[in-house]
Amino acid sequence: MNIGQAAKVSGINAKLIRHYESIGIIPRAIRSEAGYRTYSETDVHILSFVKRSRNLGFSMKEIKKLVGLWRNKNRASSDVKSLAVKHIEEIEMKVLELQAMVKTLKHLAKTCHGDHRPDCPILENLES
Amino acid sequence: MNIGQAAKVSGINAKLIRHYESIGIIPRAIRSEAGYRTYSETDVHILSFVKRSRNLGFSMKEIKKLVGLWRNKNRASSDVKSLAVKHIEEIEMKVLELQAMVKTLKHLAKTCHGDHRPDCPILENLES
DNA sequence: ATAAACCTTCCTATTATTGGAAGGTCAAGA
DNA sequence: TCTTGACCTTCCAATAATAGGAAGGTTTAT
Repeated sequence: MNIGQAAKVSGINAKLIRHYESIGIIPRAIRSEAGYRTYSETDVHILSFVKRSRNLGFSMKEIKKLVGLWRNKNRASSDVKSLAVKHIEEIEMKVLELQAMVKTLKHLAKTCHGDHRPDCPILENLES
Repeated sequence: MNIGQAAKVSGINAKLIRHYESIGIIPRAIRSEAGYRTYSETDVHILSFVKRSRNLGFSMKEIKKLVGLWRNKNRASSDVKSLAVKHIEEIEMKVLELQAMVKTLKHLAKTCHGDHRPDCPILENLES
């Protein structure tokens, strides 16, 4: 199957698939006589794996590791688990930060009239 | 005051201050005879404003608007408020997404032995 | 005078993705 | 067969926000 087809099936667009190949996230595709990339079921499988990992917020660097582990039948499940646990911690940290932002902003917005008057507690707070 | 001093006071490093100037986030600094950027109290005030806005997660595009509104004494507070409210909604959306990721990942990690065995539910799930 | 600290501009890198330009290939219809 | 449209190729540039270095000029203090 050509790259366009693989893109449709995996949900990663053709441009990005080429890019992933170029930075070594996925193995180099074999080429047809005309130089077109050709994808097998397995290849598409890997692409879907990448897509799903991205949806779970793994960085491309992490995904590169995950794909490596996935393709290596002898890896230890602890390697994968520690990667996942570290990732969970990072996300939870980010959530806390964002929640703090929301709290502050909501407070500011509540105290702002939001009318035609030029005075605005939001700006005044940002100022200080 | 020179850029290094302004950087210390505002908490934005010199490199970044120059960059902010170059992309129009802050007004162009006046120069000394030797070409050094010179900052007044007001200038540092603006820099601190930018810093604080960044900490609250506003994008540089939004901050550009905020700085504009802040420097305009006749702006309506509703303009600021709607910007803030939109921003709050965006952050809350992101929080929900991240929480969903954490939920899925925690479930996967819980079902993974995390030992030397090669089988790993995390990878198996990513696969499908 | 000289060294340390500071300033200048310009270029590069990062992360993940998208876009375009210029050109080659394939499949189907006239 | 010729042409058209859809698809493919590579390379180059852009996005957002920040960081880092190189090469060189300036200020300050010893």
